[in-house]
Amino acid sequence: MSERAEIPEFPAQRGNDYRDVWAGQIRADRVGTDARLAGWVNRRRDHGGLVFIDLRDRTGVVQLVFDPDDAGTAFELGHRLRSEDVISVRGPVVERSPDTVNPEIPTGAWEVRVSDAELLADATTPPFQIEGRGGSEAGEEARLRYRYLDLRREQMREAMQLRARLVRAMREHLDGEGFIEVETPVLTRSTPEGARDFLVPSRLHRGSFYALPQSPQLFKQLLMIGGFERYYQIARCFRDEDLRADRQPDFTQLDLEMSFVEAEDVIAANERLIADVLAVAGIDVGLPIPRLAHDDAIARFGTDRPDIRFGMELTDLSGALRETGFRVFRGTLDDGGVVKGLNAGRRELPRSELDGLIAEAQQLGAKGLVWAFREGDGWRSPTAKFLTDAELAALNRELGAAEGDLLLIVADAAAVANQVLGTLRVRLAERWGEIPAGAHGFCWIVDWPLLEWDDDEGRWTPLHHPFTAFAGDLDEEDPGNNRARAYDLVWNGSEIGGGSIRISHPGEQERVFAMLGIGREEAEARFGFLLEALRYGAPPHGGIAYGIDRICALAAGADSIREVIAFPKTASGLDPLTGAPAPVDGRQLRELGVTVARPTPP
RNA sequence: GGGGGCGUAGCUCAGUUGGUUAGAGCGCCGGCCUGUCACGCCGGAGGCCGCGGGUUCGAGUCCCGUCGCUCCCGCCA
Repeated sequence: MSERAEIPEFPAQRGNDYRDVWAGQIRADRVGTDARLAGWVNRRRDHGGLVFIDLRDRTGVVQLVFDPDDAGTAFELGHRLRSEDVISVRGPVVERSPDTVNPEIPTGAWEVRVSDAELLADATTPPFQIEGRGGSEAGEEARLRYRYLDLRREQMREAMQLRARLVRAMREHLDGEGFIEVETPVLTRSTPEGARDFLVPSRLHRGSFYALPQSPQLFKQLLMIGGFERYYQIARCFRDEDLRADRQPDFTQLDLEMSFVEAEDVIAANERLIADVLAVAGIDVGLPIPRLAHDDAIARFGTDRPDIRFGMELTDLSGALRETGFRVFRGTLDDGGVVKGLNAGRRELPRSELDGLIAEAQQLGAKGLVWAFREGDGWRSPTAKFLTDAELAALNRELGAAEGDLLLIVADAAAVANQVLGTLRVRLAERWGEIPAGAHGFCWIVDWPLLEWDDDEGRWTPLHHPFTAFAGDLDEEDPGNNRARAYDLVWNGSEIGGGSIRISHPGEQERVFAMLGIGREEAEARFGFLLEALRYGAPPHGGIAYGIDRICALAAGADSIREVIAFPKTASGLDPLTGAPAPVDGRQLRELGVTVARPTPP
């Protein structure tokens, strides 16, 4: 990675006997000087009469030579050193003879001939190897149990340094555009709506609870009412929901908000921001970032976070099948469902893999999956016999099928058909290596519906949050007809940010609450402070919140945000290092006035 | 809550149809070695095959349960 070549400019230490130069700083200009270095034993190569030690510190690795002629009594220490021992050494930096240069590492043309060495701490053998490139890696559990050792690995060091650089770039960019960094409370009020809250019992007010913020949403709106005009925060957020590769119960947002802006202003400001920030990771965000209307994204890619690095778009086949007699399609269409298809390109797949695709589709909620290969004007498919020649020809035409192309078709409720084909589209592209290496696909998703019908709850719920401003006049007769002034930023199929213009008039906010089934009284009880604040003159405002963990993971090319979080939790929400969460003793609970129903021991 | 994958030496893994004493690489320990850099050579230690139960003459292997890690669905305004 790029860090390997980065020579630290800052001094290693001042007035200190442990070290006066970083390992990664050793270059030609140091030759002839006496260097003091400190760090960990990365690897030792003991030749009996001569010992080589690779010394590792945060900046890299440099070779130490323990030669009895130079090292004197320290030579014995060189023999005894083991992996991960902590040492401080002193000695002249010398140029290596040409035949002993190691071109693999930045410091490979030089070495330090040790004259003095001190063992600062000896290390027990680590449970997994820390040095070494490539090869096999320890399992997740071992890495997290000994995260402090895992963090010593080059990959983690570079990931965390990249993260620090990205966050610094965020601050620098926003500072330069007049944003004020403000911290909002971590102990705040529960406003259930959306994710589950983490609750913190109050000792001073028994029976009452703080909640950890799911986002600083309400506070940043209050900051706009407070006249700050442009605010940002690197904000820790908490959501008590199940984990995923890209979801942790505590995670970090770049949260920002602006006053006297329209959606266009926020989008423009954020395009500058994201381009500036990702430039430090060597990623070129082509501006302007293309925009996709929400409904088009769903129709073409089956998802509101499309990966636009490759084609394989979805096609609605309902029209071509309007008159079909095929029972499966007929029934779906009569029930108000859709038939959608995907041309996966020319592929020869054995029956077993096609069965695997069907199983995948069913796992995702589809009743089934039709597969077919175009053959002449018709299909090679078990389903072909149920369709007329005219229908087969029409489907081939709609799907742009060439001879031998694999066609996948789902007939189901629109939401199911889109999700299944949208997911298969990505999985197949990944499996077949159809995603161009090094490509980056950014897009804004705009023109969101304001509300969606939640069947389980039996009411309308916001797609973003209930403070999102609507476009035009509010349609209270047909809630699903309203559009939100919202925008999400999607990168390679991941949602990395989402925001909107907010409601800035109390009356409008109350009308939206009413549509959500939140009565005047309830609204007053839960969000009264916001409604009240809005009456004191709120500027038109809007903003966005980014998932910093996701941005860093994508920038680092990592599969999981755990790779860019120093101390993450496992998929079950545990921290194998500290053992959190853990029971607390009875005295603590009594002080808090909390009783806990413990599982009865067997 | 549901589905898939995995669990064998410190680490990463192999282990055939259920069949003798469970293997490899790396690491670790000891010895030799003055130019290596994934040093080399010689020798050695190291196993509750996640845990519990069952089937069987016999289980790392088959069955049931359970725990852990992981990916996905639900959930995540």
